[in-house]
Amino acid sequence: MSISDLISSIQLFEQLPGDVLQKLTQTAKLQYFKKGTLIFDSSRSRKVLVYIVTGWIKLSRDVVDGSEVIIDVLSDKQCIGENMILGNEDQLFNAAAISDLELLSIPMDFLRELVTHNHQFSLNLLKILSKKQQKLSLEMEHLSIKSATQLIGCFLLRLCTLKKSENAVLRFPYDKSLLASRLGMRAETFSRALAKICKECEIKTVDDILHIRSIDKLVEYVCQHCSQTYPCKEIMQ
Amino acid sequence: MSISDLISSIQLFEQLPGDVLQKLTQTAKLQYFKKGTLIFDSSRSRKVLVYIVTGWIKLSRDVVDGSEVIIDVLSDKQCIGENMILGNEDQLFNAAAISDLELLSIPMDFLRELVTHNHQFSLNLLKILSKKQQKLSLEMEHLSIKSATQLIGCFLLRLCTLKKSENAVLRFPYDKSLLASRLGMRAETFSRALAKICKECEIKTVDDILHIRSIDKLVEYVCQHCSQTYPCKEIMQ
DNA sequence: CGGGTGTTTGATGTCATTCAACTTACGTGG
DNA sequence: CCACGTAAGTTGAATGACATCAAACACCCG
Repeated sequence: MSISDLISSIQLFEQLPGDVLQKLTQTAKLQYFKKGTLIFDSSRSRKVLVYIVTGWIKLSRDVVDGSEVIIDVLSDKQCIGENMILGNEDQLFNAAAISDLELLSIPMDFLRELVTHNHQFSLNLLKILSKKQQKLSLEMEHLSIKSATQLIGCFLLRLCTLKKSENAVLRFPYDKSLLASRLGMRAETFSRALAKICKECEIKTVDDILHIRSIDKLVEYVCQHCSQTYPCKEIMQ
Repeated sequence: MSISDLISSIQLFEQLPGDVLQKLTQTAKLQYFKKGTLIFDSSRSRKVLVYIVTGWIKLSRDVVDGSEVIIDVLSDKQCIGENMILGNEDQLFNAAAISDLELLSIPMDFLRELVTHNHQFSLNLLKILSKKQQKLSLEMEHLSIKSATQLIGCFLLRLCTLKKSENAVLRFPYDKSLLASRLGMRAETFSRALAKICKECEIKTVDDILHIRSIDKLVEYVCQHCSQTYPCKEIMQ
């Protein structure tokens, strides 16, 4: 797929005039990263917007005490840094490849310029930011009312709707330990909680492959403690 | 203060042309609510944007199991519902007055129309959404790495920077029990955690008045487990 | 004065973290 | 090809944090 094709397929750039798309195509760079490499650290997080073509990226922030917090884990067709285009000065973050990765990198300066002059682009951006905010807000709710076991179940449910797999066979898209931090818990807690939900909801696991027999049981176990009802209308991802 | 003056003082409407401001003035309604009354429920949360002139509002969502989650507690000069203007379909919420309240209510339809035609307005909205997202993202981080005691301390610190009170005497702006839910904990936990942080950081309390002797101690206790450093550059509020 | 609400306190239970030991899988170098 | 080291994952026991349930208290307002 050419850069030009990629650019036109990105939601953020929908309905933009041809000359803008062309300039974007010229400015964007296709890049490749090996699993485990750093894409950028916080000092550069304001400089580029990244669009993931294929692969997985983890976003994290450094904590004063020396540890790190996982903010998000993203994959195909998602953008990183939209909220850096306007207004965001402080909230920096690191991005690292957790799988082999193909991405499009677009200088933030160009987009800052674009948003002030192109109304359509600002509308696209607004739509995406609104959606992200929804997602964040729901995740916060989850953190405060769901147990570790339910958080994992909720993740599995979203994985189901994402893959739309009928038979409900799926696999963890990345390391369990990373998923644990993503969900705000320790790896040990994750391990135990996963075992628990598997037992309670008729799920079989072999390594990182999951066999969900009854989505209903999972929904019943997970979605009681939530303001949304399954399936969560693609709010996630 | 007249509606016209209010409208021009709102950040969301900065630098808008005179005729737009005038239409806004005609469309907006000044309303008053008594403490404890419902401003709108989730079915109406997509219909109006609310600007708080004076008072406190709590936003909440209903949970499937019958309980409610507090999403946010807001006061003077803040808007509610910006992310309903574009894109947000599902994530509804209730708003209730937790103090006597004076607010400006603006029909969402008007703003949806405005954002598609007025570029400046879309830029204003973008700035505000970016900031809100920052705030949310930071709060999520807090929920996953801070203890109940630290969450309270963090709230107190933000209260300090907000009031800019030199002597560090301040009072809880609303009920402790509400603040507890806002921070995602039980009232009992809040009470114990507050006692703990007071003991550890030389804070005296009389009813809802707080005497903070040493901000430094508080910062040391709270801000180790955070990606931001004090003072958090007005990210909060 | 009496009843409601908000707050505190105590006893107890549940859940998650911590620390440690151990297994498994994978890759490297001898 | 095997020995070894490393990292991820699991498991157990002990600790700590928060929730829960129950009771008591303070305060305000009718």
